[in-house]
Amino acid sequence: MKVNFKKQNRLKEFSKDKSKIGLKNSQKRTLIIEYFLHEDKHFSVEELYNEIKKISSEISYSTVYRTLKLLTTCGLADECNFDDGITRFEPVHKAQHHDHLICKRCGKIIEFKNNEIEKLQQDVAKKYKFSIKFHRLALYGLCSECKKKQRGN
Amino acid sequence: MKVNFKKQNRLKEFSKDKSKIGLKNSQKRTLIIEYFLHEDKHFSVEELYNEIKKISSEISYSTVYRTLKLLTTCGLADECNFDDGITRFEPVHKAQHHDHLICKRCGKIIEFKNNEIEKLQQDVAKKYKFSIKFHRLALYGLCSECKKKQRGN
DNA sequence: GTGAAAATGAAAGTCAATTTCAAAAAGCAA
DNA sequence: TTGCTTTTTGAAATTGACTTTCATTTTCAC
Ligand SMILES: [Mn+2]
Ligand SMILES: [Mn+2]
Ligand SMILES: [Zn+2]
Ligand SMILES: [Zn+2]
Repeated sequence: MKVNFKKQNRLKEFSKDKSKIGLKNSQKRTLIIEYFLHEDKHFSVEELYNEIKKISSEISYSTVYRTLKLLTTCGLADECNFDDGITRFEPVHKAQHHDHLICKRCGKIIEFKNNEIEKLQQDVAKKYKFSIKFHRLALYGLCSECKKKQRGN
Repeated sequence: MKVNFKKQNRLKEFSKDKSKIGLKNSQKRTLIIEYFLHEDKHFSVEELYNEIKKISSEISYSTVYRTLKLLTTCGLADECNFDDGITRFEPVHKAQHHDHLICKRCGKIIEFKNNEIEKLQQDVAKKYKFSIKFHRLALYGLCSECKKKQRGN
């Protein structure tokens, strides 16, 4: 595998994390983390496991699972739910919080950030004297490509 | 159980539904539907099952489950996911679509509708040439009452 | 190297959701 | 009402994603 070394700083960040107290440097975990951060996609455990198996047949589902959970604990990954019963993980990149458009036909995931929406959410919260800790906004439908294909049917 | 007969029109609506072709009029299903529509809450199968058991010990979890799924198919109920791994069902009432504030401490669910947010979602979709079929917006945090209690700790 | 502690993999366990299937209920027609 | 067919029901089994267990392997400080 080719590792994007621009992402290596993320690993260093991980190494410095307080959660790392008591952790050892395992080759397998490092490989999983590098691959995950480099690909920068929305991976289910299964998907990441299958991709990594291609480049290294020596890694188990359990290890991939535990590594993704660990990254989540350390704040380097986020769990996503897209209403299909599968938990996906995405790297937390510097480009902060964002929400998602999910194509129900091809599965494509588009990220977006809309500050006006975020602001209006706060207005809603204020109205109900509610403190928002986090939120989930997902827009489901058809991406542009799938719309074209649909018309062709 | 006291049935709110103002809601009976909903049942008639159900009876007319095309999906009802081939369905028989079962007393148990009717009881479940009446209770569900009358209470107008966000029920998990387990919760609805437990409440109905109190008034009629003769109904099984399976039947409650199947009835809620049937209502969903008929468009009289919606499934909700509030990030706790439990599917909840809510009646689809005339007061159309809405989104939710969910208190992570006491579980309270507040419904809200914000047309500006809905509008901005369409703007986002347009930007990506995406057709939104439906969306989910959930704001998680602390309700006003729980905020007070938290300070008291 | 040696030993303690952490990581790993395979298998087992968990739990909500879903399906199976034999028995009961509904409903139609004689 | 009775007989017959279809739908509904309940208990139990199954599914599937996720999570934990535990014996073995790896890491790493000494
Ligand atoms: Mn994302
Ligand atoms: Mn609601
Ligand atoms: Zn698509
Ligand atoms: Zn609360």
